[in-house]
Amino acid sequence: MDIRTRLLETAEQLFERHGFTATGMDRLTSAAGISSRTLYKHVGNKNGLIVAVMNERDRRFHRLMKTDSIDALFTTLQTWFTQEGARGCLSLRAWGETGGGVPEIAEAMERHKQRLRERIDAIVLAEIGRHDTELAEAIQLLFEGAIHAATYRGGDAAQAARRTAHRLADLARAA
Amino acid sequence: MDIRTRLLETAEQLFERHGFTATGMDRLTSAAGISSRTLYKHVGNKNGLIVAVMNERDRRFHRLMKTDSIDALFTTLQTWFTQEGARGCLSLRAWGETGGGVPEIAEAMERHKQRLRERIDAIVLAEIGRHDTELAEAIQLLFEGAIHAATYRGGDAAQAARRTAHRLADLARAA
DNA sequence: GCATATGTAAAGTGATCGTTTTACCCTCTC
DNA sequence: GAGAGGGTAAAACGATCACTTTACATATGC
Repeated sequence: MDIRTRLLETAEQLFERHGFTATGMDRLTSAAGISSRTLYKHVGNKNGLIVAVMNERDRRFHRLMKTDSIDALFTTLQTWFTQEGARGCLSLRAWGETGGGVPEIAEAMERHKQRLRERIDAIVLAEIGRHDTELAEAIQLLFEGAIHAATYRGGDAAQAARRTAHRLADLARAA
Repeated sequence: MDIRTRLLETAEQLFERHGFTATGMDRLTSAAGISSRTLYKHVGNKNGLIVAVMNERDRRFHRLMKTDSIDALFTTLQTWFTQEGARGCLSLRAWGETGGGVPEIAEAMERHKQRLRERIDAIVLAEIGRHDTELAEAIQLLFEGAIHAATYRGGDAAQAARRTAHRLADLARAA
């Protein structure tokens, strides 16, 4: 496996499981089997690593969420929980742990959320045949809610969100 | 002001703004104007402080959210955002930053979420005259979603959640 | 009027933080 | 076959971490 890939995958796992600040670079390099010199050659510093992990995860996330139905969106989310666990949105966690004061991290988080919003807009268009800002907003709230409720209620939160989103879509179709 | 109150209030602010791990005990004691010896006499260790802050915030939060209507619930949430800022649920952040591995913190988080759920159940009962698990689940998802979406969309997320919750309640009333 | 409780200031504990440095080892390529 | 590129190991950097210790001040209550 490519050394950069191994680095980013290991970092993502450790950040996800133990948090960003609590994950030391020493623990990370030894877990990835990489010297610290190489790590810094690749990502510059810890914030650079965090941003690289966020971007890579964003790519993987949106590759999965590239669906065109509400059903598939939330079912895929539940699959994500099963495979990757549910510990809240990693980009929001990165933003929170750095106090919102690191511009590149804040931008990566906003990019991630913006992309999610565009995906939901497209799904709404495909489902009810027109744009509906209010419905899209509601679905994003349910999606965000499911991501965070899954940490204490388990992955089934995605199914509850799915049912509610369907109900709202039916309502919008009837209007 | 009571020394313990001053300690917990200062800690809550620093934890909220900079994160738990990133907030050092030295910075905290000097911000609160308290010696570190006194701090440890009061809360034992850092995890004890985190739990104490979580419990105090939980009390304050639920004192505010003791409403009996969907409208008041989400309006109060927006007021909370305006007054305290929106950086995600502090109890989930504490759980995440400690990797879910500190029992007292995990329990404080679950207690907080359980209390919120009971409040929502009561509101549903007051609004539509009967228990409705599905509606309560949906409202909790919207509430959780609003808390986290507010970090990047602003406090208005609470209003969008309020409108959606109303729509779902109307639907439940009609059924 | 003395003990007890509760606080402060400040130094010290060893560990760990993010990051850099030094010195060396392969494996390509021209 | 020399030089460049990309990697390793390991030590060192000063700062900061959570936490403890020592020594002293100021009240309150019996």
